[in-house]
Amino acid sequence: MTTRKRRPSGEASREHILSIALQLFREKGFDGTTMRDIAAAAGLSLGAAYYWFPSKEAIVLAYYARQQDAHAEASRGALETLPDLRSRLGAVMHAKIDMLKDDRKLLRAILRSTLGADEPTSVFSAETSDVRRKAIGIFVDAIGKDDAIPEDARPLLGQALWALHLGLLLYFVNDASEDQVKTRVLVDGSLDLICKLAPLLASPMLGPMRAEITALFENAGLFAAKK
Amino acid sequence: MTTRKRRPSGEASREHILSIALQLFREKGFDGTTMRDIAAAAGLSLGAAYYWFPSKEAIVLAYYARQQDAHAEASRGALETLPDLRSRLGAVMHAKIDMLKDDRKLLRAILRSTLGADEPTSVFSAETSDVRRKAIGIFVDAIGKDDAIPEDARPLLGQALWALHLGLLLYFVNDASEDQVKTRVLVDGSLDLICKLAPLLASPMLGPMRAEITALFENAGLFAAKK
DNA sequence: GTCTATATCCGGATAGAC
DNA sequence: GTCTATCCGGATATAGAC
Repeated sequence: MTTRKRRPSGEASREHILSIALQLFREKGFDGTTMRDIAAAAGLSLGAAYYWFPSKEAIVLAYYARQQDAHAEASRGALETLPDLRSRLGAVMHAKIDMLKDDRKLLRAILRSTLGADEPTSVFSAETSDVRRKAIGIFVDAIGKDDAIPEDARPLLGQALWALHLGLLLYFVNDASEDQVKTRVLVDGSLDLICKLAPLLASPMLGPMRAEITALFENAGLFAAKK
Repeated sequence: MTTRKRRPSGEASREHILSIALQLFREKGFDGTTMRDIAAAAGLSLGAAYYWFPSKEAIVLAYYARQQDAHAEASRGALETLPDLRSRLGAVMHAKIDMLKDDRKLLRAILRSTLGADEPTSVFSAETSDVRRKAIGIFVDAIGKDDAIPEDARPLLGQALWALHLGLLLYFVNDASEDQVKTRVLVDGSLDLICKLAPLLASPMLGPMRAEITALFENAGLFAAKK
């Protein structure tokens, strides 16, 4: 509302660079794309690219945020309408895979820096805590008010599902099968198992074991923000 | 024993470079150590270092092989003498963690390239298949002839334990607790759970689920050599 | 505040001379 | 086998145009 006019520049450049960069990443991979490539393809100088993104990694962080919002959007309908836990979880998982299916090469390249908590682009880093919190939230929402899941177990199960989803994505990006069918089978199989096991853990026979599992996770502070 | 004399050159340079490089990696991390640093500290030129190791990554591969052999050696005694499954598994896991406890910074840096199957240094790559096969073998040996584990389930359980051990190492390298106590607790807790659950899966109540799990893993070809 | 142009540093990797 | 010279690309710095 201040001096914002028809000037072509501004935040628009940032979006433009991001789009071009992601496109190049998809075509040539992360390492195969240079900042000089990105700047040239966007019709800007190298300096301008660095003006908007302090590093190549920063572009990846922006990509995370964009995908996370897209996933939340894509899941919203399913979360509101689907009546049972199993179908909600399936919808959420498959929505994510659908969304990422053309980005497997890029994701493999990014994988190089996704697991050390001190790497900014790590799924465990402080820089990605916001995205991580939102991602876990989708799974907690998917559990919803399901009767089979005890209320105090829901946050933990949400985090466990998020962890499972990371493992499935790892399989997915390396999946050489046609259209990654194997990943789809693995997703459905894992979810079936979980939805059968979850109520069992509430049964008297396995009750003590549930306490043991809970204690184990909580002692380890697993998936809790580390910083 | 052949023509190995006072000549400084030959295969000895390779071992020398490897030792120096690992020492620098431990002190300054992987990225913090340049090939020029390594060459200089080894008293050689940059070109000579590249003559023995085609890349910085290649040094990491040599490190894997060395650690794998050390772990097998450290586990041998326990595997031969300990009478029960639980203590053998504990010995193997803790031996590995003991071995790596001064390399956490290095391992975090290496983590950047450990999960994409097309990265040479990935735990799933063709280049590391030999190390991987040996590592899984240690767990299969640890299961041994335990009566509670059905014979046809042993190879699968061996692979599952290897996968668990990867997850535990991931936790370990990011573990900020004093002397990584949390990792130790997590190791013991996981193994306790597994040793309690394993026989349950053979019970009539959960029998069908065991078939489901087996089918799931085999369909996915999980942990099978991909290439 | 947005951008160009250019020069420079740094480190992984390669080529070719000896 | 070992060296020096060189390339390449990420990243920084600077000076200035609008």
